[in-house]
Amino acid sequence: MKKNKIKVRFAPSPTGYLHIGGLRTYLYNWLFAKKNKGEIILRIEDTDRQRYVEGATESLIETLKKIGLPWDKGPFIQSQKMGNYQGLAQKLVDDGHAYYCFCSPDILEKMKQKQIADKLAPRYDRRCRNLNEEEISLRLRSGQPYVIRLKVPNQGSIKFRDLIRNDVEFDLKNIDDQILLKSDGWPTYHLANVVDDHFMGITHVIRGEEWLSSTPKHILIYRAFNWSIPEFAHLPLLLNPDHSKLSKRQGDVAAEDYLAQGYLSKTLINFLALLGWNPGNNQEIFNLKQLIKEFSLEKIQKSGAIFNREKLDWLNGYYLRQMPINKLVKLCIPYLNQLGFPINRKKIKKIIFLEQERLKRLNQIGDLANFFFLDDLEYEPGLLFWGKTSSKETEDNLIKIKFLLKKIPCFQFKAKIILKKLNILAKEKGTGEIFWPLRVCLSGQKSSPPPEAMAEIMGQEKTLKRIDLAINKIKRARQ
RNA sequence: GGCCCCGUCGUCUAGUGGUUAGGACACCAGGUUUUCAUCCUGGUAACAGGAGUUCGAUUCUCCUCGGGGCUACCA
Repeated sequence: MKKNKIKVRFAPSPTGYLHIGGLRTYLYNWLFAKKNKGEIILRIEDTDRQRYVEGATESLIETLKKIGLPWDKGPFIQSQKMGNYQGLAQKLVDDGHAYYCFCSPDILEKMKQKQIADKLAPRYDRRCRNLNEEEISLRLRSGQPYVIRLKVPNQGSIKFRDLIRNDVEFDLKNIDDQILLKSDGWPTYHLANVVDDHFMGITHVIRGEEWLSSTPKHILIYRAFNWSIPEFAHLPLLLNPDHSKLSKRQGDVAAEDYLAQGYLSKTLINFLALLGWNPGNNQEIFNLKQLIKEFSLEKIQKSGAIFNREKLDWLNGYYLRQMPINKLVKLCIPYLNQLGFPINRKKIKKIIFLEQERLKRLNQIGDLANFFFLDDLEYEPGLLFWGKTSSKETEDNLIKIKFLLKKIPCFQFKAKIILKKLNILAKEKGTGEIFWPLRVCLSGQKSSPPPEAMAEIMGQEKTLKRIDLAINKIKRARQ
């Protein structure tokens, strides 16, 4: 028996950005396709014309491209008349699987409110299901707006096998007569999705768990058309720290925001892959090739996963530390540019080399390294005192340091030599007493790269100037 | 409310009818270091609860509880 080629799709609707959970769904689809030498299709589901957002489709595609997992076909855009949704809906009516419904949104809303008040499950009462031919054609001719609804059987159940959850069963008596075609002539998700999946030959529908309860409706539609039913795999949801569905209100959900903050796409891929899936061993760091090799739907988790920012930061920091310095410099420069700092490539490279081990996100580079570029530093004079060292002693030490550094010939003002000189002084005065105040007066921060390294990059003149500044600060504070 | 899904450290998770219940992030401590960071070592920390099956359940079954999703002419 020849096995059909596996085909999956990612079918987001354009809301204005690529949801990070959507990105994970895409990743899992992508990995599954690659693992099985199949094909992944990108399809944009934009049948909701009321919510249409200008440019959303483009930005979605743009972000997906930046992530760097290329799809094989598409993007196909539903609004660009892909399927003959109206014709197919009509066919369903003709075959007795669907029917015209003339109930206005107003009537529907009242129905719902009454049901809720009566503590009943809100559901369409199917009053249009048994309209006779005559009445239907009369209403149609008079131009009354209508929708087409799926005729859900009154009894029985739908049972299907989910690749992640195994057998799932729904009683048909709990399923509403789903609208397939809206009164504006556009299909709902349910119709468009099934139709497109069928005509594209999708073999595996891998999507978020929020679709699990509409799957019976979809199966009913496949059956009504007498189409073969694809495999389903419903992914666990991504959650906020408070366990609710990951939402915009609680932090970033837009993939492009993560990219803009300086998370690498390899970080995002690695991190998202492990959020709901794992290879069954202790490996945490994965490149794409390894992910493709290891991935399987069976190892996907059933329960939702909280999106853990700390671990994401750690992973990104890890990748940043692994990165060749020239590449890191290239990535950091736009962030430095943004702050208006002058770009001297050679100097920048030295700075970034020093800060590499501290960097967790590219957009932190400004905060970490701004003292190299600023003219004046703001800090409390008290920060200059090491341990219990007094103000006077600190001042004396700084004067000694200055004297020492001043004597170094300009061309020898290198970290190695500076360190050697400082160590002589440190032996006499104590390491903390020497290195600490120098660090503070150069960086203005309590944590920073080693002072001698900073001094080399800043140059002798600026270094001496900053020491002077610190001495003055101490004096002023004492008065 | 109804239907469906889920339930191992704070978080992401591994795991088995008998384990000292493992790893990672975070946290704490120690080491390296002039600070921070990196790196190394160690530590705190979990099987939601109750029945049943069993010689033995974290593991299998049921119930309870808890969390989540769906319940739109949104996807």
